[in-house]
Amino acid sequence: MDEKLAVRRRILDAAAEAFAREGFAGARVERIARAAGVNKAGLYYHVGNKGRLFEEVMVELFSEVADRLERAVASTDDPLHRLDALVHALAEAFEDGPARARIMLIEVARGGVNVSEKVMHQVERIFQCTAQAVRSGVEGGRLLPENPFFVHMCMVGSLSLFVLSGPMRARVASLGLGRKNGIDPTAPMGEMADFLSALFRRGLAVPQGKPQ
Amino acid sequence: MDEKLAVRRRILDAAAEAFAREGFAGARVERIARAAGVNKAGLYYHVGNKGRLFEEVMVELFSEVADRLERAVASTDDPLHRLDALVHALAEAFEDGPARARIMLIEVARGGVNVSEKVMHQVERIFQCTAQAVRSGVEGGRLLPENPFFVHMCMVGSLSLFVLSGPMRARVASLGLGRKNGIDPTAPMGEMADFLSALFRRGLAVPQGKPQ
Amino acid sequence: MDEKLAVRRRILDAAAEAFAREGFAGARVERIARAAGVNKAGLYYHVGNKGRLFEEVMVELFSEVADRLERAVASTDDPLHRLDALVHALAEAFEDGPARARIMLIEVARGGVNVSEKVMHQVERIFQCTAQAVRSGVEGGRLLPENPFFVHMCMVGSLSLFVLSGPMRARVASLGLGRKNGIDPTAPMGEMADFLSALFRRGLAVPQGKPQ
Amino acid sequence: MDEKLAVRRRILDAAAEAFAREGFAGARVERIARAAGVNKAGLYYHVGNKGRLFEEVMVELFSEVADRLERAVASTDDPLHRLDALVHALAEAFEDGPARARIMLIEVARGGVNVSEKVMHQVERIFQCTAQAVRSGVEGGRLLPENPFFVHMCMVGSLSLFVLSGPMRARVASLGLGRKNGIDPTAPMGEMADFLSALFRRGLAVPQGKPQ
DNA sequence: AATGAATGAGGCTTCATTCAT
DNA sequence: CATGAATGAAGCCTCATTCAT
Repeated sequence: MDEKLAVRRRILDAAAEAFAREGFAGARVERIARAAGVNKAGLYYHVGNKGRLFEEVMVELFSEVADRLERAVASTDDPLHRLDALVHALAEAFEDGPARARIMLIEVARGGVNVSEKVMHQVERIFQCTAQAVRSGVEGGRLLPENPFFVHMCMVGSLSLFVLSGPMRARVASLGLGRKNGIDPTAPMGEMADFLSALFRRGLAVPQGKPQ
Repeated sequence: MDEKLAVRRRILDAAAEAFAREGFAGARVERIARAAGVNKAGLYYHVGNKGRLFEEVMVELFSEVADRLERAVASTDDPLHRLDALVHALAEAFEDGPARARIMLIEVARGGVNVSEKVMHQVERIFQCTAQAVRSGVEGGRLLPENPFFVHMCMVGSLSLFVLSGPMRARVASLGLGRKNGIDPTAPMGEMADFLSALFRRGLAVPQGKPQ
Repeated sequence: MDEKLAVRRRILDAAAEAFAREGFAGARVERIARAAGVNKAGLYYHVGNKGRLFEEVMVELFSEVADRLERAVASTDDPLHRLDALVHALAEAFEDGPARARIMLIEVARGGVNVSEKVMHQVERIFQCTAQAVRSGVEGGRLLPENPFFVHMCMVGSLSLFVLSGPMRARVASLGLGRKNGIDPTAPMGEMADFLSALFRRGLAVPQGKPQ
Repeated sequence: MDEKLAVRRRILDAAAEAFAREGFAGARVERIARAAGVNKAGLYYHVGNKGRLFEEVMVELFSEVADRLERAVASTDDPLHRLDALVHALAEAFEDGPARARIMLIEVARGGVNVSEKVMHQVERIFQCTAQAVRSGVEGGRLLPENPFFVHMCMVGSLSLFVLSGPMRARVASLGLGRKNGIDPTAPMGEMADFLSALFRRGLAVPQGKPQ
């Protein structure tokens, strides 16, 4: 029965990969099954139909990200450190599984039409992390009173797009466009996170007037 | 022959809408045709196959965005004004046609596998706008020496995600989650752009030491 | 109105070519029209629908062949000369328009399902040529009493297959198989006709006992 | 698993029938499937696409004929007997499966454009049978030195056309044309083979000078 | 628990044909 | 006369899903 779980694991991983690469409609059940080392019918036995498979993947991905972000928020009390921790936690989450960013964005782009309430709650957990960091900072007079939702969009959007653009950047490089134009196709995720963190620090923090 | 162009126009618009909502694989040629008021065969007569249709849509969307951004860059010499103009131009482009952001992101998420070189050149034009604004600012000592690519990711990612999240925010609202959690599902695009512009101003500008 | 006939001519020629190469079902009205330098709708105006086009081509092809064979039969009274004349007349007909042999065979192969009575009468005229040559020879004691139908099958079948096999022989040659195996892909039609004529002379003629 | 082969068998048979009657382009996958007692999708499951189906049919047909002819050649050493055996073997092959002659001719008529190398090798095997019979006869002084290729064309062309013309002859009969004109629509294949065999014997053999 | 086989539904594309201009 | 445009019908193929073994 341990084996049973392992099979499920492999199926879900293969599905995440496929959905990320091809979207829901483009992904093929057969290919997912083969990639997981099972028969097509086996996939149905272990997980259910395509919709259910997608749902499971979504819940798992979003809740994993939510877990990581909640841990980041809990790691410190300082608002600026919190933002920094959030940014780097999200960056790591995406780096550990680029499929996460892809699927999340693809599904958001579709308007969340097929997203279950279960998934919506994970989405909310994620947002709450940013919201809490910002609110506590504002209340404590450390952060400018910006809309936490905008901060969230900025953080998630920037990092997601960075991950997503990986293959395209590689293509830019192979076309020889990058060098000429200053695009560095090999820029590591960590630097992007550092940039974003610095941007938040300089752009959201209340300027420290030196006590006269 | 004016009518001919109009038909093409309607087809391309319907296609953009469909691809944005469902992705390439999920979009249905039949539905696109009907939405454009043509027969399925008529669509093939006017545009060609699904791939070509997608390609046309992509080129158009990306080049329209590139045009707007280039105009924004050309509108001023001041680096900070330029960034502000860029952010708002992009926001307007997305507001005028939300499908733009969706399709762009979906395709980037797929790794740009199906993107032609023609489209890649538009992508590059878009990036060059940000790059030029940042570089000129850095060279003139007005902006901190940050990687223009990161700035670009931040700008495009933030605004794209904001647009994309529209329907999902509406859903959050209808589930009654928004109120409780501080998400404002009705936040207008303009405010998001203002936030981003301010973030860049505070976070990228070289602090002005008062001349002694 | 002379031009009108010329257009019809070009259409019928293009159609013959197309039907020969691709069969009735495989031929494309559009391609035929373009090859004839007309619009698709123009083809309909000049000839009618695909079935009618095919019919016209068939009647023309078969009646041309019938004309040639009847002239050959009329050219001499000697049975053996007649067979020789028939064989060479048919060979020339096929050489002048290889499409003839192809279409004839393809249609015969289809069982003549779509062949009109008009065409059937041409088929009969053709057969009558061989039949008359054989019958007169048999009656005059110059030919062995073989079934004229078999002679006809032999003549038409041999020459048709020879013409048809042209492209395939070329392919055999390009695969380097011919040389090795004694197939001469460049054998001219005339030699095939000579062979057949000789075969008939030796195989059908009543042996001439030398007058004592 | 025996059933699996049986299904394949039925599909290939139905396909041979259809391709023979309507050519490659004219044959309908749906009809083939139904004739074989399978679903359209089932056909794809068992064989693959239309092209592959055609290829399989071709290889099978040609190789079966090649097998029969090789057996005929091996059955005797006498050149004239060999030719006789070849003619009758081919006649039987065509009689057992009239589709064979039809498909072979239709494909040859198309110029063998779609014929794979695999099929070409079967074609060559077939030709080699005639070639060997003729060559051995010529070398042994029993046959006149005629081009084996011409003999081959004559044998295959005659018998093929005879088979093909079956339905058309039936039509001639039903139109009442046959009686009047001496066409015997009911002539059996065997007689045609006998005729051809006799023609070869009289027309190709070296005349036996009486031993002095 | 696993799998080969089967299939209804539907997707993309092409084609012959017509019609208005 | 000529032609660009339109379209219903049909063809090929794929896919998610189920079932018997």
